[in-house]
Amino acid sequence: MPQVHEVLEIIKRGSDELLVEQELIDKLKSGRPLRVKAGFDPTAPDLHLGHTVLLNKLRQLQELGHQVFFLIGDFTGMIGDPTGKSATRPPLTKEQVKANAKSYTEQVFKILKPEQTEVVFNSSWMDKLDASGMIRLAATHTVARMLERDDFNKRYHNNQPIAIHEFLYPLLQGYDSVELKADLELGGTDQKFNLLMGRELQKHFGQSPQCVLTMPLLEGLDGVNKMSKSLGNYVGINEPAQEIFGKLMSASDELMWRYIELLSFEPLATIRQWRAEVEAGRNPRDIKVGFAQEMVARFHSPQAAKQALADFEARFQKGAIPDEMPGVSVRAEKEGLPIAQALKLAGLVASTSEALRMIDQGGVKIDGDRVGDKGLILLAGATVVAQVGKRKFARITISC
RNA sequence: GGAGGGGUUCCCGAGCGGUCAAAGGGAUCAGACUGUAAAUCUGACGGCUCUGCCUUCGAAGGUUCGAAUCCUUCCCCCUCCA
Repeated sequence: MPQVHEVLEIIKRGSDELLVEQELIDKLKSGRPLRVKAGFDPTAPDLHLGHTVLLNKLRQLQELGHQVFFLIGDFTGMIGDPTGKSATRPPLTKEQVKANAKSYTEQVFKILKPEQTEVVFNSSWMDKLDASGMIRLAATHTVARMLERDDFNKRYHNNQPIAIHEFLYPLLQGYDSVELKADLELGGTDQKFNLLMGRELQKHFGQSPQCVLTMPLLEGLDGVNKMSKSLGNYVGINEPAQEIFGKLMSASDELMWRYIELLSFEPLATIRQWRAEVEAGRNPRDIKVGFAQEMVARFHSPQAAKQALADFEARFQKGAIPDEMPGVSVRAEKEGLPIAQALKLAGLVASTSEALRMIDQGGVKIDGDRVGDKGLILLAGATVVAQVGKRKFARITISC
């Protein structure tokens, strides 16, 4: 059994902030498994590396013997966490929530241990909290207190609207902690206010307050915004090995360090050494390759990681054509099909206009030869390997 | 209830009767280069049966030879006063 201070170090690694450290120490000293809460939106989940920062931490806590409550906020989802822009979300049906939850757990158990994870829905207690219960909950806090929240504060001072129900969100999230009797809640740094609300409400309801552990938000591939599916700057954990590998290779050298810091399981000392090596002249590409392989191995397999690297080198360093590519059959009206049409029908470009542009720019190859003639006709009966840009391939068969 | 500001192509944002498929930036894509799907540079960036044609500037009408730009009605967003 590791010492409490060692455990604390593990818990704190990579985190942003732990509140209140002494309280957590006391809880840890009790020796019982702690009740660890983390809440998630009920929207259709497509987990990406950003989510895994938090999930990895939950996993670590499980390995330390603690119990994770994976809370799906199907009730609070009706409000939507106020982030300024987000409008009220359309309520999901029971079926949708159920389907999303299933999809969640399928993905989440790539990281979490099922036997130490309890999936819970906050509608199961929120539905019982009627209007009067809601008012009692709302009465526990003042408007001034709510306005302390950074997001609300900014909007208030910028004369931007804050709907009344948005004030309820932190209260409800906090109330979840009461229901779960949480010892510790995890969330992104942007969740700090809401997490602290849990503490206050627990105290109000006579419980010992939960500790709060915030994790940094992972930037997306653009290096600026936080990783999110809607911004399209994400690396999904369900993506093919090739994609995960390639996307990580496309991260800038600068961003790479951030990813390694938050996602790699390598010891901190190793990471520090890598940095020193790069500063001494080592190619950052090598580090990036190693990291990309670690990620592919984690979500696929070590073999897949090896394969992804081999494919990557073949394709981008030697310009080889991949072994596998989608085969498409397109229909020609007459004895042949203009190249632009064929590329569009094969799904390699969005429009014939785009196809013509690509040809202009020298981005189209047929059977390995660059196409210079926009009037090229592919004859019916032929099968050709078409390439658009570096990454899009298809084996096109012209039928009539 | 009163007064005012605004809705432009994926996003931000200029345009305010013709030279507008609409400046600029971001995102994206292509090419070059490279140590990488890094960085940098160059270019493209509504659609089509592509030297031309068609559709787009919240919606619908209207004025005009001609409208994103003017008028009318409607829808939506925001601010201030009460």
